[in-house]
Amino acid sequence: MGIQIHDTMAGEKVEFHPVVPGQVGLYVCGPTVYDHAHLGHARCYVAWDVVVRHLRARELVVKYVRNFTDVDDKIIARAAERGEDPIAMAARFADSFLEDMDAVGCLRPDVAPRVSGSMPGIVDLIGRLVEKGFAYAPGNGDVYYAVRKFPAYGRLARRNLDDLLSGARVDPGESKRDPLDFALWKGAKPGEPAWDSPWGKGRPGWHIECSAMTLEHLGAPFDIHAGGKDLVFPHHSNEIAQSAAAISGRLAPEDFARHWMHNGFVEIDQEKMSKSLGNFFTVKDLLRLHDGEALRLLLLGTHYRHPINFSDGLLGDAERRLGYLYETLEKADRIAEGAALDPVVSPWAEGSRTALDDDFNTAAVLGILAEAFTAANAAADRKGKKTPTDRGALARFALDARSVGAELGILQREAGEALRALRTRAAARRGIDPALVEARIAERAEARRAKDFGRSDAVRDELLALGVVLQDGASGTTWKVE
RNA sequence: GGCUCCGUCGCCAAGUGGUAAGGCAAGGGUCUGCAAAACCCUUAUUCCCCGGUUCGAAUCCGGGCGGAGCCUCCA
Repeated sequence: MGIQIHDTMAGEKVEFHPVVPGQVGLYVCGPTVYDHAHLGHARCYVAWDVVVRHLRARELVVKYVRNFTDVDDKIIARAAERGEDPIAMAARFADSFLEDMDAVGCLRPDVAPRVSGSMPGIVDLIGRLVEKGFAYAPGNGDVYYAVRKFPAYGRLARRNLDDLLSGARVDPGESKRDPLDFALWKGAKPGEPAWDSPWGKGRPGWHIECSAMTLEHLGAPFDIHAGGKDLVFPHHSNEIAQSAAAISGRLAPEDFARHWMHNGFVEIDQEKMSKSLGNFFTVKDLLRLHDGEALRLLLLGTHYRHPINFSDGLLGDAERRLGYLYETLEKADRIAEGAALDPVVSPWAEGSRTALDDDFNTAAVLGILAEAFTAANAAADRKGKKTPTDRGALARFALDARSVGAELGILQREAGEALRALRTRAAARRGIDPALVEARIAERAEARRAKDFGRSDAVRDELLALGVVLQDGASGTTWKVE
């Protein structure tokens, strides 16, 4: 059984076979950068990041393209409010976005084209569509795509033109022949960024950019086009219509992209989280209080196509869980140091990869990891001296855990360092002063030496009231924030 | 109204025809000066409801009920 992916076009899981054996072209619709990234972005791009990581782990050479939409109505509007240059503002939010995605452990794409830098391809593509009769310029500076010329229009979203007609509307000032037609090029309005074109100065419509950028960076057909569920219609549907019309004599959607994948939403109180509803968390806000890897762990706990109902408590749980994982790794590393590695790859690591083969089932992998970690702790805590075999097995565990973790984008930090970072953050969150804790621990150590357990327990209780939990171990007392 | 999707233990969540993973929480235990951590044990004869198909269904089909999304910008 090879890699199975859920293809929105097929409506089911299909076996994945790249167009060119051994190579994968992946295009992910990137953000429109008019504000900081929110949790929904993190969810989405973490999901596709796992896809990239796993395909690469399966020895496929992946070319990962993810655009920035930096020319858009919302950007122009927001920049006007702030009295900023729209492209410059977009560039700033793009940087902010990359910073956030780095923080949740996402690999950078191989190519990250921007609309503002892709104008020649966009204009050229529109020109081809006009030439072939799929697009028309009514003379007001706009260019529209004629959806009725494309027989497969709406197939991805399982919509037909008549279903769509009821909800369609035409803005005043547009000169569409059909209400469902959409703009490929918008004639410039005063004060807006504009580029030259055969139809006059203007800027691209929303959908054409992605078509142009995929064709420029991946060619056609390419393997996987991915994005949020909300893009199925109209964005991806329109992309298919444009692209296939431009490149495919038979107007076949599959001549553009072979597979379409879509991630589910983050919800707050069972409702879609979105900028327009105003119920969103920015990644930056969340990361001020919580570890980026913890957020990633939380996101990986739900299959990428399912909705995640987010709450702050869940993120706290994930952070504690991350602490457990790193504590286990630290323990295993300590015991296994210098041991001869058990040469056999753990069955559970193989099982994890198989689970990822099945439409990237990260939640199942976390279940598998949980059992492996429990077993590792049991082995590490077992009484008696560790044999070389025991230690080699723990070395194996740690290696495989990091290797599976690499496909999920977690557990790549040095364990002790990660634990210190988690503790520092948790202490800051609770307003705990580490120096004070250390001082109290020293006092308590003295009391314990004197067998003054009354005083010792008083310190424990005092710190516990602050949220500090003490752990007495063979090599002294350590502390953590509960 | 049309089109998608979802409903699994108190909470989170896999599983989509072969007899319910995992995490959190809870209870009991081992360990500990006491704890904490870790580990062990316990906790869904049952998967929203009602029919049907099948030797067999949480998984397939039909009908309800409940929730979400898209059809307008959105990851």
